[in-house]
Amino acid sequence: MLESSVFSAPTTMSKGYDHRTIEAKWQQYWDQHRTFRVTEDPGKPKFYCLDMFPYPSGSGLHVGHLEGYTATDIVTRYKRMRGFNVLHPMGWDAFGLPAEQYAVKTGIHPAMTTAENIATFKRQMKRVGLSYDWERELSTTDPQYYRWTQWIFLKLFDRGLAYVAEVPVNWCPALGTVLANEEIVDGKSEVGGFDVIRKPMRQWVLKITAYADRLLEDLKLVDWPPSTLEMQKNWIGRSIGAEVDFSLADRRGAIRVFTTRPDTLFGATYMVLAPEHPLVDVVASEEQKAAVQAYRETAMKKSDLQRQELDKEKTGVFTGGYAVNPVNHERLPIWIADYVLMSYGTGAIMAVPAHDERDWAFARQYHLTIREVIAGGNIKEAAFTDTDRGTVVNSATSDGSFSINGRTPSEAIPKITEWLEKQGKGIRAVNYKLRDWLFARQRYWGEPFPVLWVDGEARPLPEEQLPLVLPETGNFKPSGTGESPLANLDAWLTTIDPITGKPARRETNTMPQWAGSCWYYLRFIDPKNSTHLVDPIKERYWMPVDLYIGGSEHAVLHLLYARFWHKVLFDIGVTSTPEPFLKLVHQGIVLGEDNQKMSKSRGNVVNPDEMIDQFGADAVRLYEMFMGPLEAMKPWSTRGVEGVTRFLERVWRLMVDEQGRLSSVIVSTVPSLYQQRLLHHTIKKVTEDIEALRFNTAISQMMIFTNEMTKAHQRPRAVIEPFILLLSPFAPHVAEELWNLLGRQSSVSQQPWPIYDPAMTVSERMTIPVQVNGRLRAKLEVAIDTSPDEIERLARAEAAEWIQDKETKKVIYVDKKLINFVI
RNA sequence: GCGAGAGUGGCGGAACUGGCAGACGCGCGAGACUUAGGAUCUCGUGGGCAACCGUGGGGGUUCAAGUCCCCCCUCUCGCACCA
Repeated sequence: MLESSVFSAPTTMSKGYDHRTIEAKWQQYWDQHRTFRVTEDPGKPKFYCLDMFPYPSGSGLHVGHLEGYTATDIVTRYKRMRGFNVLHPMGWDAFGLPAEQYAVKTGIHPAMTTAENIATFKRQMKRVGLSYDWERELSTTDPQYYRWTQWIFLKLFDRGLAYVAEVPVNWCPALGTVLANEEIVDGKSEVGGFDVIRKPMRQWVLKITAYADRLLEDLKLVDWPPSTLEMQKNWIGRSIGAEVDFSLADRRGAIRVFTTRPDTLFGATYMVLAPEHPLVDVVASEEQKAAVQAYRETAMKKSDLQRQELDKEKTGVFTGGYAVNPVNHERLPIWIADYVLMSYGTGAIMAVPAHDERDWAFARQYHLTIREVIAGGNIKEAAFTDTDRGTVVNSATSDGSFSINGRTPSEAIPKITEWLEKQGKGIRAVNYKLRDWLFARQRYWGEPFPVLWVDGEARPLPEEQLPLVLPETGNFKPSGTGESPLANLDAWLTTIDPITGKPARRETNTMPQWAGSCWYYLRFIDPKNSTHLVDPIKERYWMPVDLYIGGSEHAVLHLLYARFWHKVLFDIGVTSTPEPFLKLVHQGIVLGEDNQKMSKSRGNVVNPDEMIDQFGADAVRLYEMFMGPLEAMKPWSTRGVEGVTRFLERVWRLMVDEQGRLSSVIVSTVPSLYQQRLLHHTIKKVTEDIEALRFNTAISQMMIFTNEMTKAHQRPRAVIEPFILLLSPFAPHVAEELWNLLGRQSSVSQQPWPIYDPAMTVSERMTIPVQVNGRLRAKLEVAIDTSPDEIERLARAEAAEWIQDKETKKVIYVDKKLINFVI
C-alpha cells in the first residue's frame, strides 16, 4: 500500500499523459453513449465473440482472467471496425461452493456474497475498458435465468435423458455431508481432515452416453486446439471390438466379455470378473467362497485413490469356478481381481496374458498359463501387443473349419468377429469410457430440480410453474442425513402434486455448477426473453459462437457438457447448429514474477487493480498481450509493464506537446514514400496478426512505427490518424483521447479499420545476402528490379575475397531473397 | 507407462511454405540534457582478441536446417489398470 502511493505520486504531469483522467473519461463516454450495445442487423455480417464467464470469487479478477478478456476485446473492437455486427457479452457463473461454504461459516447468505463479488468483478472489468454490451449481463443465479436451466432439465427428463440411480458419493461421516471431489485432499476432507468413504446414494444422472458418438464425430466440425480435441476424444474413449459369451463349465449361464482383441481369443487362459460382478456368487465354489468374500470386501473398501496407490501390484483370488472358451472348448479358471472394473465394458474379461500387459503381469504373479497366439515378440519378457506386426498362430478350430493363422492381428480382427457373429458366439461391439453424468449435488446454492416425489416416483413440475425458486433460509448447514440443506426446510419441502393432488416431497438435491454454464451463450443472444429460452430468429442470426476464449482447465468437462446440452437443444429445435463453439482458444497461465504459479502463500499474486492504479488500463492491456503468445504459459513482469507504458507515452508525445495541445509537428502535408510504406506495412502486419491472435507481434510492429515516426520532424495526419485506429483495439482510452485531440469527433471505435495498399508494402530497394558455401559473406543493396545476372555479377565482386580464383560449381539464386556460391 | 505441447541471448520472446538467427521489449553499458534522475533522448549490447562458434544433446538430408528425418535428454499439461 505504501509503495504504491510512492509510485502514484503525481509525476504524471511531466509525462504529459494522465491515464486516470483519460480512462475514467472515456469509460464514462462509452457508458453514456451505449457505444457497445448491439442488436441484430441483417445488413451486417455477425461475429459472436465469447469469454468463458467467471465464477465471481471473493478475491476479484486476476491478471490471468485479463489476458483472455483483453484478447477477445481486441478482436471484438477490431471486428466492429471491420464492419461486423459483434456480440460480446459478459455474465456470471455465480452458483458454486465457495459462497456456500462462506455462508456455513458466517451465516451470510450466498446471494449477498455473490452480489458483492459480482459488483467487484464488474467494476474491475469496466476499469479495463472491456467493450461488453452490459445490457446483456446475466447471472446463473437469477431465477429468470435458472428458470430456463430448469426448463432444459424438464426436456432432458421428457426424453429419458435424466434418470435416478444409486451412485456412490463421497460421504464424510464426521461432517455429516457429501463432499465434492474438489473438497477432498489425499482422501481426507479438506475441512478438518476427516475420513471420506464411498457410499451409494440416490442421484440424478444425465444420459450423456446416448450422445457419445455424436460428441466424438462432431469434433470434426470445430477448430479447437489439438490437445483439447485429444482430451475430449480420450474422455469419450470409444473402442471397437466384440462381445463374446463364455458359458460356465459346471452350471447354467455365461460370462459375457468385451474385448478389442478377438484375434487373441485362442490365447485366453483364464477369465477375470470385477469383484462387484453379479456372477461372482454363482461361480464361486464352496472351498473358495470365504476367500472370495474377503477379497470382495477389501476391494469395496478401497477408495479410488487407494486403487491408484496400489497400481503396481495386481491382486486377485481364484473363484473355484470355470468357464468354457467358445472357440476351442477349453476350461478356463475364473478369477476375481480389482484390475477389472465393473464400470467398463461388461465388468468381465477374457485374459490373454501373452498379448495384454495387465493380464501378463497378473499371470506372472499367480503362475497362470501364458500362451502365444501372435508370433513376433518374446512373451517370456513381456506381452506382445502390436497389432500391425506379428503373425497369428495356433488359432484354428480343431475340426479345421475356421482359421486365422498366418494373418496379421489387424487383418484377423474383422475376420474372427464376422465368424463369431455367424456362429452366434459373439457380436461386434463398441464401448465408451464416457459414463453418464452425475448431475446432483447435496447443496443449497444451486438450481433446485423442478421435480416432485409422489409415491416414490419422480414427477416433473409443469413448465408453467417455473422457475422453482430457491427457498430463503438462514441455515446453510448440511442436513446431516446426506441430503442438502433444503431437506431442513419443511415448509418448502412438503407440497401437493398439482396433477394428482397427492402429498408430495420436493427433490432436495440441486444441480451442479456446470448446469448454468452449459447454455449461457444462448441466453446472451436474448437475455430478457420471458417466453422462450432464446428467440429462434435471433438464435439463427448469432449462432454459432465464432471465437471462444477461456482456460484449458475446462478442456473436458464444461466443453463436453455444453456440447451435450447443445445437441439435445438442437434435437428439440431450440438451436440451429450442431456445435456451439466454432473456434476455441485457451489463454496460457500467467505465472508470478518468480516464474512460479501465483498463490497467496507464495506472495507472488499480481493484483490488476494495483497495476491499473500505477500504469493505467491501456498499459496493462497492452502488456498482457505483449508478454508472449496468447496460449503460452509465461511469467508476469512489472518491468515489462513499464516498458509498454513508455511506448504509450512515446505515442502520446508523437502528437501532443508539453502543454497538452496537438503538437505542431502534426502536419497535413502528403507523407513521404517512406512514411507511407511504413504505415502500410504496419497496417498489414497488425491486421494479419490480430486475425491470427498474434497480439505480441502486432504490438512490436506498432512500436517500430512509433520509433520511426518519433525521428520524423513532420508527422503527417495521413499516417498518424490510421495508426491511432490500429492502436485503438489494444489501448482504446489513449486512442480515443488522441483521436479527439486530432480534432476528430465520434468514437474511434466506430471508425472503419484502415486498409493497406499491397503495392505500398514493398520497398523499391532490397538487401540480398551473399553466401559462399552457405556462409554469409556480404550483403548487396540493389534496386528491386535488378536482374539476376546483374545481382550475380555484383555479388561476385562483393564476395571476391572468398571466391578468389576458384571455380564456382554452382550458383543458387533465390529470387529477391539470397544468392549462394558453391565452390 | 500412454497421449498432447514445448526447449532460441542475462530475461520475456521474434523468425511466412528450409533462405541474413536473435525483430520488439526488459535488463545492462556509454553519452547528451540536467541542481538532480528510477524522467527523456542518442548510441551500443549472443559468445570469442581473432579465424570462427552459436537455436536442449547426438547423428543425417540439403548449396543452405531453429525449421525436414532418425535416436536421446529435459520441462509443462492431460489420462492413468478402460480389456
